[in-house]
This record gives sequence, structure tokens and C-alpha cells, in this order.
Amino acid sequence: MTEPFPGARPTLEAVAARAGVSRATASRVVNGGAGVRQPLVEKVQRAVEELGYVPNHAARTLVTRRTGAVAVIIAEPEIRIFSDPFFSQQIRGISKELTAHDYQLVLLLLEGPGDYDRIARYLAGGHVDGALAFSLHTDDPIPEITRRAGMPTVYGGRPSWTSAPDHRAVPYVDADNRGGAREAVRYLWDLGRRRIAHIAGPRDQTSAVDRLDGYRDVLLDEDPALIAEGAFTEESGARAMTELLERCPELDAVFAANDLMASGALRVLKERGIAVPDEVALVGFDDMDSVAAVTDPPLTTVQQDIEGQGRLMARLLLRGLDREREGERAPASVITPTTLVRRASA
Amino acid sequence: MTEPFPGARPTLEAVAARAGVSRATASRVVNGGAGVRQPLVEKVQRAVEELGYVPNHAARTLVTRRTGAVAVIIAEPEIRIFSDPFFSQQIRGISKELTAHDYQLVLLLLEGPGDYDRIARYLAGGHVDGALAFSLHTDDPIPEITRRAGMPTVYGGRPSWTSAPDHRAVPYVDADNRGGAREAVRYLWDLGRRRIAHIAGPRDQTSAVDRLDGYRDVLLDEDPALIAEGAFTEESGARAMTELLERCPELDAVFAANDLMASGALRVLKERGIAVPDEVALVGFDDMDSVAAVTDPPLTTVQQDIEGQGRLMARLLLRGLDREREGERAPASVITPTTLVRRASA
DNA sequence: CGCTTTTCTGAGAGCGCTCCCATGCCGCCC
DNA sequence: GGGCGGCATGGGAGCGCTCTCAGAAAAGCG
Repeated sequence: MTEPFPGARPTLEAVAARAGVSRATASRVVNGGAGVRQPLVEKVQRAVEELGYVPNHAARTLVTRRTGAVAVIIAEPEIRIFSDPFFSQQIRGISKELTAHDYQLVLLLLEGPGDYDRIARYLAGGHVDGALAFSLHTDDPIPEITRRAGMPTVYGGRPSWTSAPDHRAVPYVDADNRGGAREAVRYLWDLGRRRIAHIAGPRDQTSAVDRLDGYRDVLLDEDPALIAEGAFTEESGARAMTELLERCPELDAVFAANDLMASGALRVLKERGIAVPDEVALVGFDDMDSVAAVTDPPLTTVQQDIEGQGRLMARLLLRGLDREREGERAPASVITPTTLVRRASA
Repeated sequence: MTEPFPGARPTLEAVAARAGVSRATASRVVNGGAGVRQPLVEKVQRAVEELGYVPNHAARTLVTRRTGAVAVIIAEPEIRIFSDPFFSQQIRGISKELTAHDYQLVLLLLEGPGDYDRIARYLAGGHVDGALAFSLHTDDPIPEITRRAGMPTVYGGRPSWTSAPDHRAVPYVDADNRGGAREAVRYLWDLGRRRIAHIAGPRDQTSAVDRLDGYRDVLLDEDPALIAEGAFTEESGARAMTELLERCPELDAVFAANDLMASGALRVLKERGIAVPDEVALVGFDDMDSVAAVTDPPLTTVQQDIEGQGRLMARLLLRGLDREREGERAPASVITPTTLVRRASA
């Protein structure tokens, strides 16, 4: 690797000169070499090698109008998000898929409400070809921003506005929250439990709503006193459990909408000397590595393939980007299956 | 916001035409407006507003040679990294700092050994102005890659090669691991404990080495049987604890090199019916939200400002980028202080 | 009021690349 | 053997922006 002027990156022009061809031919070779005769291809490749040529990304983007980058927008203002392995795993899945297609991941974390402007400007500036967004609340401005920027976007988790009867269809990837919850509650029922409580997640997150719906699907004549709302945190799970025990001391099972709340509930049950699963059976959701298998007793929980969801989101988006050039429409959504993992807590 | 041809973004040319000025003047206004008379500034700003103009990033980068983006390289091949809130918090700190200076964060996750090539190409391609890298092992190729790409880089955690006597100096940010460990062990000593064991982290990570060194600083005549090595995971902490109990049943305190291993140790101690802190006092490291405060009993641990470290890394890098243009040298490293947080476990 | 000095503005080159189109070359068929 | 089609190659425009430089306008001075 020769460096004529150290620090000065060689251009295509230099490669072409060294290979004794035109810039156009050099460009063809660098981009796959279609329609160039073998001997020239080799000459150019040698020149590339010798000069240590790497294409200038900005120049390429300027003309092709494609950046080869995808934004991941994480709009969760709460602390939860980043102490939550959930997102981390999705991101890893996304990263794997993007990498495999030579796309880059640009992380856009929203730190405060004022950040929406920044994001809007960023997306409009043509920095990225598409976007992935997560856990949108009902009135989240993100969809409007991406739409205005003409930015193909795939959502992680069913966006809440899709509950409306005539909503605009957007592609999203989500676990089968309702089905998974149904399976969990039915499992408790089959265990002979009849006073099954539910610690729900926050009402403004569709995953929480869908899991609650699944719970209701099984317990048709459900008692409102058996439902408490938490915030998907350990602490809130503990609070909800305390509440439930006050309202219904005779409950014999709890289905928590995620593992973190389940572990909070478990803590309270243990503090009160209530045996799990003998007196109260407990089921969580997510099968979070750092929680479900570690608690005492380990949690029976609903597993979802989080990394797989990430990959799927990326795949959906990339497919959308390809189609865009052919003028086709956005891809459809995908619901991924869940599995009940039986451990000691139920 | 008028859109003349929906989908076709307005260019500076269009703004200039609408404002009745030259492209050069429009450019000046867009970039701060220095040296342009007020009435023209306003005209241009109005045109920008009306057309919804957003500068084209690629074009700007092409001429300025600055991308306004920084790569965050996460080279940890193990699973640990992303179920570990540690990185998440650093990233949040980095993101905050970058955002405040209008820089973007590009996440480069290494999925396998073959990925180094990809990273090298990416950095050489001029996609980013600088890089932040984490937890480098001794023979990690990342430093060489960033150096070859002429990419200013700041490291998170002291890179291991800085242990060598005549190492190349690189800027890094790290907690005062040794000092923190020293304080923790001294605290146990002051509590009257005399058989203080240590669950160390993996020997190839400097944070582990430094914490071990801190332990040794206090226990000058330390007994090798009192030291066991883990892998910074809950599981490995439990294994190490088991080992230690076999070798030294009479130990009366344990200093674990991180909270995860401390929680594993705690689990084993509880299983054996050993009272914490009465029989064995336990101290961790990191003060990880999701672990230290949640265990039973809550962990006494060494706190470090992880998010602050992230911010600092970004700040150091950005300062370096500024100086680069003035030909100055790389910034120095920073060691951030730690605090002992006393909870029930010691 | 005319001249110099300073402040503003505009014209134009050029960043590195892709891609359209014209040109040249070869082979093939009648 | 002349003409024609097809394929490989090169010339050159142009993506949208910044920045230098020269010229125009405004300001200062005698």
C-alpha cells in the first residue's frame, strides 16, 4: 500500500491514471466490474490495491442519492429504555441484518421533547435512507416527522394509532403479545388456578394493552379488582403486587406483563412469606436473560425472539428501500410467535 | 412550507433565487450569516422557511471534509456487552454530548472477527470524523485500524497496551478502578474483616486488573487462595464464590470486581445459609441500578459515574477534532473518581 | 466632492463520484 | 468485402455545496 501523499486519500482519478484507463472504467470496476473486460478489471483492481483506494462516501451519496445508512430512532424518554436489555437485543438484531447488507446504523436517541426538531432536520437532510422507530406512544410526533421527510420507516412494536378503526397502515414488527398472554393465562388456568390476577403495563403502550387483552380473552368474566397497572419496572411491579394483595388476598396466580414487574411481584410475595408457586403461581413475559432465569424461583415466562424481531425490522425496511426504487408499496407488518417457557414459578 | 415539486428537495440555488441573492450569500446565511447585511439575511431566512430548505449533507461533506458524525465502536464479541447496562449508560452519555454539539452517533457493532475489515473500510471511507472505542483487549486490532485510517480516537476504559512501559499514549477515559477498589477493601478492613477474598474479573481487561491491584494495595500480604477469577457475569461470580468457599471456608468478606459477580456470589452465600453481612460481608463494583439496589440485601458497592464517562469521552474527542484543524496534539486521558456507596451487604 | 479604504456580494471553480451518451472496435451476415 | 449490430471504453456533465477572489458598494478622509 503506497501512499503518495500521506494523509491525502487517493481518488478514483488516481486509480484510473495508474491503471491506464478512464475514470468511468475505474468506477465500473469498483462497483462490481460489470461490462469491463477481464484484463482491465485486473489492472484496476491492482491499482486500487496499490494505492489503498477507498471510495469517498460523500461524493458517491451526492450523485446516487443513497447513503447506505439507516437511522434507529429511540424515542423512549424514560430511564427504562437503556437499563432494559430488550432494546439492546433488538438493536443487535438490527445491526446484524444491516451489516449483512452493508448498511450502517445511525443511532438517534431522543433526550428531551426539544429533540424532535433535531431529528426532523436530520432525516430531512438526507443523512439516511430509512428509519426504524420503537415503542411509540399515542401522540408521538415521530410518524408525522418521518412521513414528512419522505423517509421509509418500520416500527418496532405495534404503534398505538393502529388501534383506530381507519388508521393509516404502517409496517411494524411485533411479538404476538395477545396470543402469548392468552397462552400464559390459559396455562395458569389449566394448573387449576381460578383467582388469576394481572399486573398490566402502562395503558399507553400497545404491548401492555395487547397482553391485557390476551388475559381477558381467557378470563372472560374478569374481575377489575384483579388487575393492577404498573410501569414495566421492578419497583412498579412490587407496588402493583402489594395493591393486589390488599384488594384480593385470596388470589392464587399472577400474570405480570413483563419479567421486571414479575420480579418485583416476586419480591413482595417473598417478603410476605407467600410461597411461589405453591400459594401463588407467577408468570412473566419477555424471558429476559438477566431476570427470568435468575430469580428465585426462576420465572415461568413468555419468550419472544427479540433479536429476531430486530432482524426482521431491518429486513422489512431494506426490502422497502429496494422496492421504493421500483415504485412499489411499503411492506406489510409481521407478528412473531411466542413460546411459554416453564420454570419453577408456575 | 411550500413544496414546488413534492419529493424534490429545494437546493441552495432555489433559496438564492427566491431571495434574489447569489448562492454564495445564501450559503453564508445558512451557515450563520456572518458578514451579510441584515436585510439580506432576513430575505434568505424567509426563503429557507418558505421552501423548507434543508442543506444536503453529502454535498456539504464533500467540500468541507467533515461529516459531523462520530463512530462508536463496540468490539466486545461476548454476549455480556448488551445485557450489560454499563455500555448503555455510556452510550447515553456520549449521545447527549454529541447531540449538544450537533454531531451524530454511528454505532459500529462487531459481530465477529471478520468484521474488522468492514470497520476498517468504513473508517477509511470518510463516513465519520472520529471514533470512540471500548474495552479493548490486549491484541485488539482496533487501535491499529483507527491509526491507519488517521481517525482521531478516544478509548473508554484504559487500553491494556498502556500497561507496557513505553506504550504509545492514547487518550482514554476510565474510572479510578484501583482507587475505588482500594477504598472498598479498606472499608472491609476497617469493619474488622481480616480474611477478605476477591472475585476478580478476566485478566485481559484492565478494569479487572486495576481493581485487583487496588485490592492488593491494601492487602499487601495477600493470600492467592483468596483470589478467584470470574468473567464479570452473575454465573461466573457464583462459580468463583463456590471455589473460594472450598479453598477458604473461614473467609469473612468478599470484594467482587463488579456487581453482577457480587450478585452471583450472594446467591451462593444464601444457598449455603451464610449470613450477609454478618458472617461474610460483600462489596461490589459499578453500582449498577438494576442489580446493586435490588439484591437482598442491597449491595454495598463502588459507584462510578458511567454516563459522565461517556460524556467525557465525547467531549475529549470533539475537542481533539477542533484542535486537529489547528494542528495541535491529541488530548490527555481522564480518570474519573469513584464513591463507595454503603448499603446492607457490608 | 473626489479619492482611498473597508465592507459586502456574486461569479465561478472544484470537491469525488456516477452515469449518459458518443465513439471506436470487433465480429458477423449477406 | 461492405455494412450493420453490439459491446467495451472514454468524454464530460452535473450532483449541491463551500470558498476564494475580484469587483461593486459603502464608508471614511482630506
